[in-house]
Order: sequence, then C-alpha cells, then structure tokens
Amino acid sequence: MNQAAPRRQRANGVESRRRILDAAVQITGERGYEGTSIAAVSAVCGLPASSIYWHFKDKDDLIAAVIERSFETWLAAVELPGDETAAPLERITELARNVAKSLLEAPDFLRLGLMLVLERRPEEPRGRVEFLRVREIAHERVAAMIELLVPGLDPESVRMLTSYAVAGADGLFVHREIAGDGVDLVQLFELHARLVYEAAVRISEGASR
Amino acid sequence: MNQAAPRRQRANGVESRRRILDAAVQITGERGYEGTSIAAVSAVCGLPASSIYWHFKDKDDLIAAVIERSFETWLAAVELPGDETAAPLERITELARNVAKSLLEAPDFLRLGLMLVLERRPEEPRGRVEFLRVREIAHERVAAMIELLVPGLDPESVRMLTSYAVAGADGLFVHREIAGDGVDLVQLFELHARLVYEAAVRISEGASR
Amino acid sequence: MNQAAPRRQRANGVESRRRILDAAVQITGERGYEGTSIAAVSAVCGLPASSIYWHFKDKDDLIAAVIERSFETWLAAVELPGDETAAPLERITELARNVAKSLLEAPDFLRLGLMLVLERRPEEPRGRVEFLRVREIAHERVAAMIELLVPGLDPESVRMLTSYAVAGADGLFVHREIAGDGVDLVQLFELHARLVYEAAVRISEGASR
Amino acid sequence: MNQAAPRRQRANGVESRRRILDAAVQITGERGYEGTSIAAVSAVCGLPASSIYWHFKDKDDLIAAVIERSFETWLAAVELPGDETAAPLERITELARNVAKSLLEAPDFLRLGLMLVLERRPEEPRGRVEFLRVREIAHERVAAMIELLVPGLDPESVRMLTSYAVAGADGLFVHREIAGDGVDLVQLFELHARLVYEAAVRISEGASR
DNA sequence: AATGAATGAGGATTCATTCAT
DNA sequence: AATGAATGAATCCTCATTCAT
Repeated sequence: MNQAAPRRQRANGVESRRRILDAAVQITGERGYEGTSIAAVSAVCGLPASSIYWHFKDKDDLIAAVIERSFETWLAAVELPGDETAAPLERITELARNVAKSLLEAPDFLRLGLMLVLERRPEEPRGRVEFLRVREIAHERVAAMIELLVPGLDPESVRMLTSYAVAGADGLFVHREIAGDGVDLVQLFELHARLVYEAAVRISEGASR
Repeated sequence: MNQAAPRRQRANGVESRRRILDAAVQITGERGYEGTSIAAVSAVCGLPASSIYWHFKDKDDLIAAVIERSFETWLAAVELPGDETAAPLERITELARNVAKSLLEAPDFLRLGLMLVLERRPEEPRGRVEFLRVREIAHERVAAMIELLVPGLDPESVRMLTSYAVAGADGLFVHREIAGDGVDLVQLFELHARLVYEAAVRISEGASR
Repeated sequence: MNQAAPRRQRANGVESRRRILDAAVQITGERGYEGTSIAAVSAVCGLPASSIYWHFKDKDDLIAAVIERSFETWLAAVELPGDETAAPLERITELARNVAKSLLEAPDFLRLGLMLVLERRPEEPRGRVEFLRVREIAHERVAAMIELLVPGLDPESVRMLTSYAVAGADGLFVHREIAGDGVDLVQLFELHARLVYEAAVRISEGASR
Repeated sequence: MNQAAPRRQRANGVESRRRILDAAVQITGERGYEGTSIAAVSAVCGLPASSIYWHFKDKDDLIAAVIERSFETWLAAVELPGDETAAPLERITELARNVAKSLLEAPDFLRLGLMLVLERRPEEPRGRVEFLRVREIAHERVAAMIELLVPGLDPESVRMLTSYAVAGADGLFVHREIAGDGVDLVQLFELHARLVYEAAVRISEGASR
C-alpha cells in the first residue's frame, strides 16, 4: 500500500540525496547489504522508491555512495596528530587515540565495510570495492607513519607491522561492537599503539645490529 | 489438491540434516544471513525446501545450527598445546599457531559470526546469540591461559589483555579474508602472541614491584 | 521441525481418534474449513500428521467426521419435551428452551456447519453435505412438531413455518455468537417459539374458516 | 537480478483498485477468508499479485475493503420506505420487502460478514471488525424504525425486538443460501416483519395498561 | 496402530526495478 | 526533480499428502 509522506518542501536535489543517504546509512548499519531494501530506505527517508532511483542508478550504487560518504565523514573525524616535535611514541599514541575516538563517533563506514568484506559473493558489490579502496588509503597512511617514526625498517617488516596495526584496529572495533559501551576503546587503542611501536623498534634495532 | 511424488531414497534423518548443514555453511559463508536463501541451500543439498523445514524450524534456526556445528568443528581443530613443561612464551606461541591454522581450515564459524555481530537488527537472530555464546567460551579459555602463564595479574588486567588478544585474532582473521592467501597468518599470530605475552609480563612485573 | 510429543500410552485407536476429533473441533471452530490445517490439528492433539491420516482418509473426511460427531453431541443435548399432556404453546416453548440451552453448550456443529454452508466453493466439501443431511433431520422434527401441535395446516404453510422457525434459530444463534454472553438466548428462543406458534394458529384458523 | 517487463497499459490507480475489489468480492463470496488467495484474486482481475499489494496493505486490508464497499452497495440498494403517511405495518412490511430484495441482489457483504463472524480466530481480522461496525449501523436503523412506529416501548424491549428482527433477517438469508432460488425470500421477510410488529404492539399495549 | 521423513504445490508477501507522467 | 503505479522474480514458509518402516 502506498505510504508516501506528504511533500515537505519544494524539489531540492541535494537535500533529497542527503535524506536518502542518511536513511541508507541507518538501514545498512542495521541489516547489511542484502538486508537493506529500497522499500526500507524509502520508508525511513520519506521519499518514494522511484525517487531513490532518480538519485542512484541502483541499490549497489546507493550502497557504494553510503560507504564513500561515510568514509569521508570518518576521515574528517580523524584529526591529524599535531605536534611534529613530540616523541614518536607520543605521536603514535595520539594518532591511535584519534582513531579510537573517530570510530566511536562515525563507525558506519567500518561496520558496513567489514560486513561487505566478510562476504564472498561471486559478483563483488561496488560497495566492497569502494571499501577496499578507502581502506587502502588508511593502510598507506599507517605505513608512512611507521616508516617516519621508526626509520630503518625493511619494507617487509613495515608491511607486516602495518597489517598488524590495521588488523588490531579492526579487531578492537569489532570487540566494542560486541561488548558495548562498557569497553574503553581509547585505552585499548593506546595499548595497541604502544605494542606496535615497541615491536617496530625491536625489529629495527635487531636489523641494524 | 497437492499430490505427493513417489519417494526416491530411504528416509534418513541424520544424513539429511548433515547435508542441509553442509550446504548451509557454504551459502552463509558466501552471502551472510540475509543473502542465504532457503532455495539456494535446497539447490546445493538436493533436498526440497520443504524438507529443510522438517529438520529446522526456520531460517534462523538453521543458521544458529550452522554456527553451533561450525564452532564445534573449529574447537576440535584447535589442538591443545602439548608440552606442559615448555616455557610460557613457547606454549602461548604454540597456541597462537594452532589457532591460526584452525582459522585457515575451519573459518566458517568466525566469518559468519562476525557478520552477524556487525549487524544491529532490532530482533536479534538466534545465530548471533549462539555466536556470542561460543565466543564467550573461547574468551574464557584465553583468560585461563593468561592467568596460568603469567601469574600475579590483577583481574582487570587479565580482562583487558584477553579482550586485546581475542580482538587481535579477529582482526588478523579479517585481514586474511581481505588480503587473501598471500598473508602469512601463522607468522602474524606468532607476533600477536609474543606482544600480548610481553605486555602481560610487563604489567605483572610493574604491579609486583 | 519435528515437534511430536512423547508417547503417553500404548497404541489405542479409539482414544487417538477421539483426541484427533477433539483437536479438530477446536481448530475448525476457530478457523473454518480452509483455515484448519492438519499441522494445527496435529499440534493440538499431540499426534503426528501422518497418524491423522491413519484414522481419516483426508482433511475432508476429518471435517465431515467432526460435523457428524458434533451433531450427535448436540442431539443428545436436546432433551425431548417431556409432558405430552401440556398445552401446545407450553410444549413448543419447552422445546425452544431446550434448543437454546443445547446451542449454548454444544454449538460447534452449528457454527462450523453455517460456515460451510455460506461458502460457495465449486467442489462441495463432504462436511457441507453432512451438515445439510443432519440439518434436514432437524427440519423434519420441527415440521412434525408443528403439524402435531397445530393440526389442520396445509403442507405449504407447514413448510414455510418450519423454514421460518429454523431460520430464526440460526439467526438467534448467530446473534449470540456476535453479541456474546450478554445475550439471553433462552428468552429470545421463547419469544421466537411463541411468535411461530401464534402465526401457525392464525394461519390454521384462517384456513379452516 | 529481477528485471521489470515493459508496461502494457497506462497506470490508473482508481480503476485498478476497482478491478481488484470486484475480483475479491467474487472470490471471498465463494471461499471465505482463508480460502481467498491473492493468486486467485490476481487471476480474476488480471493484475499481478504484487500490484494488489500496491493498493492494499495485505490480505486482511483487502478483505476489510471488500466488506466496506459491499456494505455501501447494499445500503444503496435498500431504498428507504417511501410513504410516510402509510400505516405502520404497511411501512414496516415495505422495509422488509426492500431488505429482502437487496439481499437477493447484493448479498456479498452479508455472506462474507457472517462467515467472518462465525470464526473465532485469536487475532480478529479487520474484515470482521468492519462487518461488526456496519452491522451496528443497520441495527440502529431498525431500532429507530421500531421506536418510531410503535411508540411507548421501553428501551429493553426495543433492544430485544431489534435483536430478534436482525437475527431473523440473518437466519432467513442463510436459509435462502442453503435452500436456493426456490425460496420466496420476500414472502418470508413479510411474515417476519408482521410477527415482529405484532409482538411489538402487544408488548407496548401490555406495558401501557 | 503408528510415525519419521519427505515432497511438490501453493500460501502471503517483498524484492529491485521501470516508466509514463 | 520527482512519483504513482506497476511488474516478474524471488522471498520464507505452510499445505495436504504419502510411504517405508
């Protein structure tokens, strides 16, 4: 049965697009890729399903856009570590703290991305591709940070430490999703940063001797 | 109105149930909760959809059973670390290696479980509940291991280190799902075990001084 | 999923048949012909669906048996009017009172029968045929009673009055089904009996003059 | 995955809704609530099942709409008794005749409503609620008519006579459904009207004395 | 006398998508 | 820029029924 809400304002493409994406973030966060139906997005945003297709080519396109926008929101929330003269451990811990906080504020991109990444469907959704793309960006930044703060590491070690660092971040995020608000995510990220840093230093020192 | 067709094979409940679960593991691993259709499971296992409903109350029930059986398979694959006289770091590394190997062999339970756990649907699927239950078992085992090998830790530290250890395992698993066979999961788990162990020792020593 | 109850006693055909009919009366009374599923009957009586088919040829057969048994229960509840020397109006009122009371006690036969009779499905269910059969019996009894108590009526008038009498009973039963326990069915049946009797007398007198 | 077919006719909501209701009246009249399948309605009206769900929320909603529209059709068919100067018995007989004729022409509302009313399903269908609502309207009209034509009746007697009058109408309708075209429904309604009227007069006179 | 297991057909409903307006 | 109406395919699940044991 038709349940469209009454028109609230005259046509405004940008605003409508935003409302659709807002609704889609909510639904995808709740139900994942397959669980997200255009009808559900329509019900939440108040626009008819056909209007969603005016703004987005298809469901895949919509979800890729959700990931993209959500990643940008998240990136904006990760403030860059300020003081370039501080000690390496300080700087790396500061970054970890920022990431932890950003994940508390804008976690949609990561939650949805991880869901997409855990699936193995034959035809890869564009949202998954998009997630892997933006994740690569994050990966490179971490690698650059490690190389900067712990010089002298061989590329293979940098790669391993970066993977370990990012994987740990993912795991801690998942842990908080499971265990809820009681988890002190900032503290865990600080621990993580310290362990990664010390491992890097040890490898670096072992190699230079 | 509806007429039943002639029987084709002798009824065998246990065997049929197994075939259904085998098919369901495969599909859920590929497509997650919503993406798993009874029709697809039926196509893979060769039994009609209505027969699936003889063995399982509904889709939810089927997926919970998948998680349960998959966890048991996984548990059996994690061999307990043998030599009780070995050094703690040796023993903990051995466990990590076993976990890494088991996740390479029987990862369905964890992949599906993580998917379910990342969703936030209002009505919690039974599969999610089941995953949280078995995950709690794993959690307790890790905690016991830490307390055994690094005595003198306060409960709060044990809790934090256990969370960190399990979260790291999750993250590394996800990393391998993303990056594929090129990842040396065993090596990463060894690194993870060492870092957790050293952190535990440091906390323990700091506290005892 | 299989949900059969544990065996409660050794095989006993009569008892099982009774349990099935008891369950079927309940379900058909609630949901009508189409709404009654073998699975629902099975769930209520605790016997597996296949056992129901051991006792009854098919669903149609089961429902016809429900009607038949329910009608017999009802017939037994209608006590015959006792005093043969009483005045006609007394006797007819007494009968009406008995019918009213029996409909308060054992109304399944009529409720289910009316449901079947209001449908117009192409293939007539055996239950409907059965209901029409037993209803015809009731019709004949009423006709005999009218002819006995108000002699001299032409057959056409007897037929009309009988139809009117039975139709009124049906309508009053429906009225009570709708309006609930607050309805004084006995009082309404007394009124009905008196009006039918007086109409009969008037017709008879008019004809004899 | 699913691709839509080309449009075949210009969209016209009102007309489609009418076609669906026309089909639904026919099917519900034949098979009752449970027996009415959306697929059958779709086959009769020519619109695909999914289109029915554009116009009606679910099957319950459709059947409630059927009752509502059918009642309106019936109400329109019951012409109001014309001559306000005629004798009360004349006027009441005229009304009864009109009701009888209307039930011969547009009986769907009553047949379907009675089916719904005889069921006792735990979750009450909206169609049932709708039927009770419109039936209440009919009830009030009859009560008003009785009060107008036989003044001086106490409210309790009006209530009882109204119930008896409406119940008789239901019963006579059922009788014709069973016995078929051979029944002279108009004659039976005339008899019914006369008996109710005379009973009312007698009660009124008895009370005033 | 009974039942565990199975089966094809069909149940209501939702799906992603299209298109004329 | 937007939407009412429509649509075929697919969704989960229940149906009446059968049959080997």
